[in-house]
Amino acid sequence: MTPTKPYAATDLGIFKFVDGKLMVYLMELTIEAYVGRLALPGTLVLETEDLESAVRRNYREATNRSNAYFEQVYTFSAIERDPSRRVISTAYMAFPDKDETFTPSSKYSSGTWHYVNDAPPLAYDHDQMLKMCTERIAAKLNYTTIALLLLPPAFTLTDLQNVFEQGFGETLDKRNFRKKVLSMDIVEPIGRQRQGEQARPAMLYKAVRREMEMIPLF
Amino acid sequence: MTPTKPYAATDLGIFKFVDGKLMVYLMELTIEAYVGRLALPGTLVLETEDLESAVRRNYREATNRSNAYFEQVYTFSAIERDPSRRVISTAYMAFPDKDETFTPSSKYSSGTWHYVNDAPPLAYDHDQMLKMCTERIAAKLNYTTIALLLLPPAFTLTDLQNVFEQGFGETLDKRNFRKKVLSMDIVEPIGRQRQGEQARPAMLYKAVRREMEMIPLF
DNA sequence: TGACATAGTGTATAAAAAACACGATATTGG
DNA sequence: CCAATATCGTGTTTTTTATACACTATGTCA
Repeated sequence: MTPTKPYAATDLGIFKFVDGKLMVYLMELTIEAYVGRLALPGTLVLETEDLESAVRRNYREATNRSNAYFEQVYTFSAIERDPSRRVISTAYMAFPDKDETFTPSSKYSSGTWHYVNDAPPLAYDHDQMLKMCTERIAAKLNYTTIALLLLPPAFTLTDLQNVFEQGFGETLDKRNFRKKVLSMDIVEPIGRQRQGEQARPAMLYKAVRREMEMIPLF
Repeated sequence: MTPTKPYAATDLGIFKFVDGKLMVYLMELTIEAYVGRLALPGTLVLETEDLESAVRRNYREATNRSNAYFEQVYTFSAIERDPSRRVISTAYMAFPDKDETFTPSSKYSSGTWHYVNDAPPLAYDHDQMLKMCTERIAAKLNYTTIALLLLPPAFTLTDLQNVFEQGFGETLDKRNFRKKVLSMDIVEPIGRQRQGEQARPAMLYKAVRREMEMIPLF
């Protein structure tokens, strides 16, 4: 009947959408029990930090970048989730605000982007965390502008349609999709076309407001 | 730069819908710093428990009941949220599965139902927690059957309409509302009428499945 | 038994979603 | 350089869904 004083931790799913598929940034672990295994970047919470501060620090350490959209997802507390000690970890997800290469700090041996659908099994309970994040993303496609955060600052309407088709697991009609999106004032053309494709280049768009808005889309 | 080992805690918003308004079950605190103040029932997490176990134990201790629908809402981690020590607390919400009177155990001096809209300021950061819960409830009205969990096992269609009208802050057309709800197979009449009203008694209904389903309602 | 309060019911109109196909414009390779 | 190829970009019709709207029924209470 004694209260526990667990370590408090956070783990972070960093996501982007590339080539019609969702990607997540994973770290290779160096600690003994899990050497070589992949995991979400995570860190213990310091005495001087609240969770969100720890998440932002973790993001900086893992990516050498500082700006992103962050959202708390779920707190995982299974007693044996870390075999070596009691840790309660709150999972967050992050969507980078620019499309830049990440250069993780020395704390991490390496970070690499993986397609969510063919990532190997992760360490700890991070498979559960990853699943929770992707379900949250899929749910939010329906009533927020989260899709715009998954894409780089300049994207085509086909890119955007791919996010929804992938998230919903079904194809959408191109004309109906564009009609709806363009009528909502959430994107605007930036007057340039995507270069280097193997066919007619598409017009590039940007998000009118690069934040998460509550707007029913589907 | 030292990791913190905070106490882990949970706080629980227990909700029901009565007389067209949302109610929450609040405890009167006896500890020195907050004597006489109201708060959500909460408890520290024990060494042998995960969060959900602690929440369920907390529910039993606060209400002397054991069954409810539980859902994790958000984890609160501000450094000074408990002035006496570092505590990170995960807020859950609960919807009792029956309409029974609560009889809190001796751990709590007393628990009482309050209309959310005229509850006094709560202890700790529980006002924030309460707000987060009510926002979550309002959001979930749109795409889940959460409304059915807020009502007792037998309810009238007018009761159900009141939940939505209150949650959305707007009135709905009675005929359109009933048309929609009845076409969705989420409620069925139980063949009895509500007694003791001051006008024509309404037919009582029950939820077809008393769980949270993902069905777009509005 | 009449006044009152809430229950319960259908149709017509408006809005939104879905179905549907082809010409335009770039790249690439022979 | 021109033909083949790949993706881009665009409107209208039909179907479905949502909205607007008012009166009769049935109980309670004085």
